Amino acid sequence: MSLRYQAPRGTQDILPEDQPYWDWVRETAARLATLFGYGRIDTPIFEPAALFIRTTGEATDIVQKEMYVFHDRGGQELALRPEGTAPVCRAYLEHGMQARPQPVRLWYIAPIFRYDRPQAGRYRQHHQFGVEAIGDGSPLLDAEVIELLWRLYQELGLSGLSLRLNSIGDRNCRPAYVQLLRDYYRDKLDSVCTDCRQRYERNPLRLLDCKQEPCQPVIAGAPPITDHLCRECAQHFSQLRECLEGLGIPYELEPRLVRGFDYYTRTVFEVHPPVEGAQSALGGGGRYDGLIQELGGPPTPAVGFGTGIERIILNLKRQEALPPAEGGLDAFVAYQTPEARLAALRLASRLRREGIAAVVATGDRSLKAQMRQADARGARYALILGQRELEAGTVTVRRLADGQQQTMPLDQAVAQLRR
RNA sequence: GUGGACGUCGCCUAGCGGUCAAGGCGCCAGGCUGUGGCCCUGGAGAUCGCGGGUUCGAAUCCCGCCGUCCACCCCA
Repeated sequence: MSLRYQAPRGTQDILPEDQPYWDWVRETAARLATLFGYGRIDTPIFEPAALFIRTTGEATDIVQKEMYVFHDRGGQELALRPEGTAPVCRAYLEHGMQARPQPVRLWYIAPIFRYDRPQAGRYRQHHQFGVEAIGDGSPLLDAEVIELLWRLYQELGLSGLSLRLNSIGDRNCRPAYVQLLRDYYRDKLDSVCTDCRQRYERNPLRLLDCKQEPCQPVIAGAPPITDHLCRECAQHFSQLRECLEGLGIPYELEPRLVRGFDYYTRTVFEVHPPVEGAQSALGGGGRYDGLIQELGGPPTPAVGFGTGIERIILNLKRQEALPPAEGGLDAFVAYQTPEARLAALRLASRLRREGIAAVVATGDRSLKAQMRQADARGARYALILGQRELEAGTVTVRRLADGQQQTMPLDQAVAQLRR
């Protein structure tokens, strides 16, 4: 098929038949966020590019090759939002939310843009549900957001998920660890992949995350970061683990887990579905105690997560989890003669005013064709207006499921459908 | 950004150098001139992703582009 226009690469139309999944995920997310005491926030689709460059990190892939950056007519450098946390933090400061009771708990569902190479479950425009709890450094909050994320997947019926957890330290202890890691790698650079040689220079923590075969023995021998946390970070981590155990949330320690944003401190986590793929993470997040300060605010600890709606739906479909059945069509109004056309239109209109989902047949087709349509549209009832009904002021109400039908006055028909 | 597979009516698929590109689903109509789901019959619907090349001749071979998918990179 050759079309003059098609949706841009990596974007998609969400058709009516998929909307029940979207509604289901969005409604569940909104309900849980509210249940956990979070308030909704919406931020602009674009922000100053510098906001993301500054917070996500100059050297990260997101900034280096995935951001949609453009200049507006006034010459401002803007970027389509490549992640959800920085804009929420910007809004926190812009609206003086330090003055609210801390922590401030916020959630969002928003489109996210990254210039990636598309694959199943990976898009250039995707949507994330995320929460941010800002203004409190307690490990209880880390546990809270993880519980919220975990609950979301549970309520949707996803099974076999694994929660992976790590701590990557903070500004006190991480630099020393990075130095240790560098020292360890220095004389092994010949035996690791070319990517890792670059990571060694640019982003040493990512060395631990390499999947190349030759690098595995080197990674296995590397010092785990959790052995080199400072006292405060180690305590935070162990308290978080106690919380998760107390909440009955199963997790796996993943000492190699690091994330692609520079702003994370201490806690990082990801949730993966049972079938592994290259881009399988359903959601992830962590603590970012330095981010607000980086944006010019006071030192303010915070923690949050983001989870991809498209990936959730992909996994719901893989696990054959069906969204709750939707309302559907109550009535299909058919008419037999052109004289009844207006009466049919008015009947459909009246039904809708009564809250009954109704459509009217169009095109003066044969009754047979109209009945076929009623069936194909999945209507519960076909309402038939013919010459006889028109003259008598009645309508024939046919229940499509079993073919039972009865001719009755209009008022009675409306009352019956209203049920 | 790197490597690979694939792209035929709305959907799924056959055809893989030589008549008007075939079938199934779906759609429309008829068989049943006031009635659906099953069945039967017919119809509409395809510049064979786009552009170029090779050839007497290309959906079929070659190249480029676009798109989808897979593995990297990275991430949701």
